[in-house]
Amino acid sequence: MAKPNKTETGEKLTRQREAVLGVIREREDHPTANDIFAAARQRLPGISYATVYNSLRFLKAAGLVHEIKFGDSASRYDRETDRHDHALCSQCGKLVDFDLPQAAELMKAAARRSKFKPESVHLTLKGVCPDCCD
Amino acid sequence: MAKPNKTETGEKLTRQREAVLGVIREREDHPTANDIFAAARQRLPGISYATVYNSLRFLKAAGLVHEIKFGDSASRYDRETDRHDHALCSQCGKLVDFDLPQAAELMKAAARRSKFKPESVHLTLKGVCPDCCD
DNA sequence: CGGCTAATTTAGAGTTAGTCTAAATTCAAT
DNA sequence: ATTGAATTTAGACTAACTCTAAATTAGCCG
Repeated sequence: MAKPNKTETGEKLTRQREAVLGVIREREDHPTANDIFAAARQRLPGISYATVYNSLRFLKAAGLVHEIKFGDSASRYDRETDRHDHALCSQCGKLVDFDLPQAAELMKAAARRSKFKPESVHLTLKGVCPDCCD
Repeated sequence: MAKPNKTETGEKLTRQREAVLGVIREREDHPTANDIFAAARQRLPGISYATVYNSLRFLKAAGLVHEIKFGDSASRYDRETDRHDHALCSQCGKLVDFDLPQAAELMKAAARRSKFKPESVHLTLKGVCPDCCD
């Protein structure tokens, strides 16, 4: 049996979970669960749809991947797990990561206005990406 | 026949659309399409599910209601159509509107970082609402 | 090692939220 | 009244997940 790999924090990384994580880490873009399923099947032909979802949930809980949800269509997954913001192109749908350095103050300002005890802020810019602009 | 009501910009407001709009305008909270369907049925017993969705789409396009989507679960609808932000309670799920006056600069900052031509920014604070805090 | 228990995976059924279709109805304008 | 466009309806359909129950696999104990 292959040695049981572990995450840095000690969780079990099965072959299936490794395959899913591998797919996400190799991609520059933000694949959907379906994209990941297709790619994971190349590496591990028997892997099932449900397992991809289970693995995504597990990896997310372990902090190894990040899930991005917009109301429309499917969740995207991101190998970048540090806090960051997103820009979504209204023409081609491209999704780009960026970081807003003022995020911490922003969260405080939002907390003040809303009277909530803040946990996180999520900011999305909608607009037209450089490629679609010309 | 009842006189055909119109929106300020001249679109037709059928009985069904009026019922849906009425439901949203009367509520302080942010109902889902399903909630709206149930409430609209009280006013207009024959109204169908599909019509509620059609009406919501129409009213949204006419700028009379605002749709809020989080990845999880169903879209919420909001009678407040001016730009604003949301705070979502991580304990009870309550959704609160608030406005961040620095939104315009924020959009510019996000546009600079991402190189997108900006159209709108959407900000969501996740945290614990005052009711859940005590 | 051999057995035990818990965790994981699988296939496929089920669920949720919303869209689509085609027929019927309503409408506004001739 | 007639006509053509817009709207509504019921119900079938779809996408994206989630759940279930059975099978497999894995870590642990003696």
